[in-house]
Amino acid sequence: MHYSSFLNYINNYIDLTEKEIAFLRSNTNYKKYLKGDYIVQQGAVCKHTNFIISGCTKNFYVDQQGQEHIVTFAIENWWSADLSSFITQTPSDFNVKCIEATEVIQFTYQNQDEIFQNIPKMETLFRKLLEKALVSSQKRIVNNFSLSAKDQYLYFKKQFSTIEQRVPQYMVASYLGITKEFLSKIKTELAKD
Amino acid sequence: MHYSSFLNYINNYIDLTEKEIAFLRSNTNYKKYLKGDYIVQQGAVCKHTNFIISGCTKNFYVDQQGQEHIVTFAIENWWSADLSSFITQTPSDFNVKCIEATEVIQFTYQNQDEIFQNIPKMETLFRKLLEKALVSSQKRIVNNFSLSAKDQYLYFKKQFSTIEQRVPQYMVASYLGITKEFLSKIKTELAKD
DNA sequence: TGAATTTGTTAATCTAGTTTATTTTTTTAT
DNA sequence: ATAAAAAAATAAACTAGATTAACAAATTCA
Repeated sequence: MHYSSFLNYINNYIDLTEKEIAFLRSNTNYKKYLKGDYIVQQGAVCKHTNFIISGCTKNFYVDQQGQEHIVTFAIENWWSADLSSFITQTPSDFNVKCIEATEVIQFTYQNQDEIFQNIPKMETLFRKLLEKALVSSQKRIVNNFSLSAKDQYLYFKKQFSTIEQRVPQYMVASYLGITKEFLSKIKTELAKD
Repeated sequence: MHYSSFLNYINNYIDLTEKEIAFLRSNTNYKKYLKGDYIVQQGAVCKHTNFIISGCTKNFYVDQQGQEHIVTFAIENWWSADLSSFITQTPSDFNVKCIEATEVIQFTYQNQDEIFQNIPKMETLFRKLLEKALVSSQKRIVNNFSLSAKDQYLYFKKQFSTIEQRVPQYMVASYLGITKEFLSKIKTELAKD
């Protein structure tokens, strides 16, 4: 039952045989985290890539001044990991923490290797996911350059309205790279119109 | 002869048979651009992914105020394309322009499909390249948030000293997301130490 | 070789967003 | 229900970086 949303998701992109599904199951596992749990901690190796069945995570970085910078959020049907640490299997610069209780299907680097070797369609799927992720990451860089903080907030709201409703405002500010005070100011300004 | 650096590059990651090399050749082609030529133009579909044999390109975006924002540079042994337009085969929001005369090995979306189907190792290679590209794109977002303009410049210098020496300073400023005047100020400050 | 164009510098003024500090509101746990 | 903790709002002082404008150097090319 845990696997249904995971398999549904994959089914949107590729067709798997019963045998392939069984193989996928045997090379992944289900895990439940509580609110506040760390899935990855700065300084530790990111052991798993996680597909979120339910819940919400933030991927963030604590700088030398002790300030938290949120790089990405992830919710149901998204992937969550510290890619850099996962692909190199070296200590991570980032944390992945559960903002809500979160259920995931997860696999290790070895699992991933096995999966890609036995089900090449899965590697194609991941290649395409990575393409999309890179495009949206570049889009974010561009927005950072050419949009005012207000317009970046509006863009975020439009694109991730579900997330905005689920996470505290100061985390949205952190994601946007502005202070919570300034986001508050932007919101009161916007409310006037 | 045009192909040697391209094949060398690929050889660093995977082993190809003679047959596979022949297949790769027949599904790619060599092209030479002059300084100032556009490889991709905003509003047109990005037809090719390009491997740079020699030269230097910039991938940039012109915003509504007419200001140019450089997203990436690319030099020898790097890939250059507008990924977003290439993978969707829809009009591009970006330009790719040659800063120097530039020689490339290029392939179309169809070519890529054929290559991945016939040489799965190539898809693995690209999956790994995309992983790395995504990591450095995320790193750039983090730097943007947590580093001052001065420190971002120093990071760029350290990471891409070859590029810094080859492109005009105002393009470095555009890449960093600051004005050329401010970069000039940063440089005179740094020169004092 | 020298005029035109491109690139880089300097300095004054301005502004988007930060910092710091205080207060109010909302959420959580008992 | 209520005390404690977390989140959000407000506002004044401040700063990193933008804008504007004028000038200086360096390239390009006839």
